[in-house]
Amino acid sequence: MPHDHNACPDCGLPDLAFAVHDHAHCAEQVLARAEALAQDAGARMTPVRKRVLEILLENHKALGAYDVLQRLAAEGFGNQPPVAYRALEFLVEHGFAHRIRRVNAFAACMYPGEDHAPVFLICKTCDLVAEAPAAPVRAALDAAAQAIGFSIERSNIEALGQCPACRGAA
Amino acid sequence: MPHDHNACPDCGLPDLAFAVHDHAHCAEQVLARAEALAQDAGARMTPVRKRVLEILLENHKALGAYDVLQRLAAEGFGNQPPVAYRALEFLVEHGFAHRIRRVNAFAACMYPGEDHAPVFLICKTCDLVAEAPAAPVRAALDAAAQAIGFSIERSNIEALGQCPACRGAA
DNA sequence: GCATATGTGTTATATTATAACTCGTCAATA
DNA sequence: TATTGACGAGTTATAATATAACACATATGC
Ligand SMILES: [Zn+2]
Ligand SMILES: [Zn+2]
Ligand SMILES: [Zn+2]
Ligand SMILES: [Zn+2]
Repeated sequence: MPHDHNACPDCGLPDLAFAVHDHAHCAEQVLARAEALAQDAGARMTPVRKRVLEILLENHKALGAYDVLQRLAAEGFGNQPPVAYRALEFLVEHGFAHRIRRVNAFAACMYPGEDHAPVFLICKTCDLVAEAPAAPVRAALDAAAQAIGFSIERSNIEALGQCPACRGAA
Repeated sequence: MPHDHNACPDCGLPDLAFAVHDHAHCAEQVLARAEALAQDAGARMTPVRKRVLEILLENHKALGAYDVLQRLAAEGFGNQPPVAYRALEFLVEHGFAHRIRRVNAFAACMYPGEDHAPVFLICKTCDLVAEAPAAPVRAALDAAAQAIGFSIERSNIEALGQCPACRGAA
């Protein structure tokens, strides 16, 4: 296997957003794992929180807080910004979602519980966001920081460009 | 020399924001280089634009657009957001400043004209932002993207943490 | 059950960013 | 010389993103 993530052992599907895959399965697995992790951590995966994660998991795009809010409101949850922001904050804090600063948006984490520091590849054409294995990038970044005595606490590594499919179409 | 940037040949000072250095000299050199590059490119370094760059160059911190605007307004320039945003946009487009998305702010580029894709190290304690050499990080990122057929157009690599000085103090 | 912590919903407001129109300057043209 | 067109700067207005602070309910731990 050419990756270091937990691809689904059942189906062996590729684990990257850009690849064609059975996304329903993909989403279901991630949601289940997140719920289990929340339980283990004593964190409460309440209805709003779970629903927000489900919404993010609908596809591999990043959603703005207000997009999420609109969905929540339509489903009878609160319709004010804090409702969405708080749920998103919870998901990010617990590693169930990532914040993609380049586009002021949030995406479900596809590898919850794996303590990864991912790179995000954002297709500017189809808006898909892939969370790519980043160990070598992180290592290089850590080395650069260490060389000047800087200690990194959090980092974000994001790239904008075109995914294989969209590049092929152009 | 342990770096791949144009340190000043006159003074041989370290080229990183966190190091103690003659910053007046540092800023003056960068400003001069930027003005020369603008001229070469047929771009007009107008009074507002130059002033914004000078303001960013006052220290190695990143400034928000509204911080810049406040300074401009106090000096008799326009006092509406587009005045600041347009000057900042010009500087970023021409490689004279960088946008640091993690903190919604802008910092002068310390290596204008060098076609670098830097890493930003942001000290959460003193707010200083260092623009570190990033060739290895970029290489790792390019490799990760290439592995899945993604073509990168722009990327941002930012890390939040503590600089050597602030870490020493804690 | 009771006390407490936590989560949700609300109002209000802060912060960041852009659209669209106007005017002045300057330089190339007719 | 008058005209035009490009550009930059200033303005008004508004959009988009994000948080503070309070009221109330519900879950949790005792
Ligand atoms: Zn999927
Ligand atoms: Zn695409
Ligand atoms: Zn300096
Ligand atoms: Zn510091």
